[in-house]
Amino acid sequence: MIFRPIRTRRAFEEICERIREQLALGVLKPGDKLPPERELAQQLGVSRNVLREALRSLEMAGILRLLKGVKGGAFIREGDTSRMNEVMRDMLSLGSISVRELSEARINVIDLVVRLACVSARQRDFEALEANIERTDLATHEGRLLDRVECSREFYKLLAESTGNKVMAMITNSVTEIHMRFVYAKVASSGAATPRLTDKRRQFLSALRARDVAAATRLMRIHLESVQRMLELDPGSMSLHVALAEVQPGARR
Amino acid sequence: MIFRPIRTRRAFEEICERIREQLALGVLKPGDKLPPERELAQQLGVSRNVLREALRSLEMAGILRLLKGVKGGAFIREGDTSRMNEVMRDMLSLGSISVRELSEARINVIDLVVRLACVSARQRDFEALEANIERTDLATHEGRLLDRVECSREFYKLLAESTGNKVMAMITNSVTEIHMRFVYAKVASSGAATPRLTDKRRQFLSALRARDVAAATRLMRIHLESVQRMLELDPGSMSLHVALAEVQPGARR
DNA sequence: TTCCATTGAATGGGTGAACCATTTAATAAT
DNA sequence: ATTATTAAATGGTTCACCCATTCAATGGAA
Repeated sequence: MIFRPIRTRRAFEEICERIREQLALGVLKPGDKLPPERELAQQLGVSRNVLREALRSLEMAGILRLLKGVKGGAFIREGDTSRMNEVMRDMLSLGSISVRELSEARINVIDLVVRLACVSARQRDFEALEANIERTDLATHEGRLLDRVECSREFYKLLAESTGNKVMAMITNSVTEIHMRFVYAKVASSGAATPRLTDKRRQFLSALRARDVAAATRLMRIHLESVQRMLELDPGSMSLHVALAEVQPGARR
Repeated sequence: MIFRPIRTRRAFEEICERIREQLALGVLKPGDKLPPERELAQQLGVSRNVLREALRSLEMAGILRLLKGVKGGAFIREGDTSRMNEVMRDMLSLGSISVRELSEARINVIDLVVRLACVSARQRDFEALEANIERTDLATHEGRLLDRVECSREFYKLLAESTGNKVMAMITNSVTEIHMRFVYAKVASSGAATPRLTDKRRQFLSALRARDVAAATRLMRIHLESVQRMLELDPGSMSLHVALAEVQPGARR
C-alpha cells in the first residue's frame, strides 16, 4: 500500500487553482478583469497578502497582467507562448536537461518542422523568410554580427510559424531560444560567423518553395550540424552559465 | 523610432531574477537552501511579504520547494519537467492554441519519437514497455477502463523516455498529457475503448525491437489517427472545458 | 540506562491596518 | 477651449503580530 504524501493545501494554491478552473471552464477569458484585490480578498475570505501571492504566481505564469492606477487591476492576458522558453531555461539551469539533449532535440524538431513546412507553408511565409534573409544579408555586409544572430533566431521562428501550427511553433521556439544564447555568446566572444549563411538560407528556401522535402531537410540538417560543430569547437563558450547569464538583446531588463 | 514600454521594476521581479541568476551561474544548485524568509528579506532590504511573493512565484515555477518547521525553509528543487505540461494546458485554456493544433503536433512529435526510439531504445526500455502492455492487458480484462487510459499515458511516457533524450520526453509528455484528458473524458462518459489495443501495442513493440522504423512509424500513425477519429466522432466530449476541468487520477488535489 | 512525553525554538503560513505610487477622470482655473 | 489641479481607485510595500508545523533538546518514568 502506497500513501502519496499529502501536501498541506495552502490558501494561495487554492486560489490559483480556482482561477485556472474558471479559465478552463471558459468563465474567464483573455481581456476579462478580476475584481480589485481588496474586494476579491474579501470574497475569497483571505487576507489581501495571500491573495496577492496567488495573483503574483499567476502573473509569473503569464496568465494575468496587473496594472496600476484607477482603471487598473488584474486582467487575463492573451496566452504567452514564450512561457515554454522559460521552462526550458529553468530545466537547463537546474540541470534536469543537458545542452547535448537540447541540441539533439532541436535538430530533430527542426527536421520535423521542415517536413511540415514543406507541406503547409504559404506564399506569405515564403515572403517573410525571404525578407528575413534580406535583413540577414544587410547585417552581414554591415558587420553587425549580433544582429545577424538575432536574424537567425527570427528565421527559425518564421520557419516554425510556416507550419501553421502554433504548438509546433512554441516547441520549436523553446528549443531554439536557448540554443541562440549559445550562438550569441560564441559570436560575441570570438567574432565567428557562419560563412555563406545567406547563400545556404536561399538554397534552403528554394527547396522549401519547391516543396522538396528531401532537399530541404538535407540542407537544413547539414547546416544545423555545421553550426553545432562550430559551437563544440570551443567548449569554453559553450559554458552553460555563460550562455544562460548572458544578457540578450530584447531581453526585458 | 520605437520605444518599448518600460515596465516598472517591481521588487519581487528583481528578487525572482536574482535567484534565477544565481541558478544560471551555478551558485545555487538543487538541494541548496535559501536563508529563512525573515533573514533573506532583511538582506534584500524588502518586507517579508514581498519576499514571499517572489518565493511563491518561484515555487509555482517549480524551482523552489518550501517546507515548514525548524529545519524547513526554501530549497532549490530538482527540475520538474512536468511544468511544460502546465504551460501547454494554460495556452489551451487561454485559447492561444487549439485542440486541433495540439493533436496534429502530437501525432507528428510521436512520429519523431518513434524514429528516435527505433535507434536509441535499449533492452530495459523494451522491458518497461512490455510490462506496461501487461498492465494494460490486465486492466482491459478486469474492465478497469480508466486505468487503461492511465496505462496509455504511461506507455507514451515510456516510449518518449526510450529516446534517451529528456527534452524530447518533456515535449512529448506535454502534448500527450492534455490529449489523455480528452481520452479520459471520452472513456469516462461513453465507456468506449480502443479495440485490440494491446495487440496493436505488441505489434508496435515488435517493430520497435526489430528497429524497423518504417513499420513502427506506420503502426503508430495508424493507431494515433484511429484514436483521433474516435475522439472526433463525438464533439461533445471533445469540449475543451470538459476535458480541462476533468479531475484526473493522480492529479494533485 | 532507556524510552517516551513534554517543551521550546525555528520556520513557513496567514492576518490586518496602514501608507506609498501611479493612473485616470472629474473639476477648477486661466 | 485649454490647461492645471485635485481626488479617487488601484496595485505596491511595509510593519507588527499571531498561528501551525516540525524537530531537537529536555526531562521524567520504567
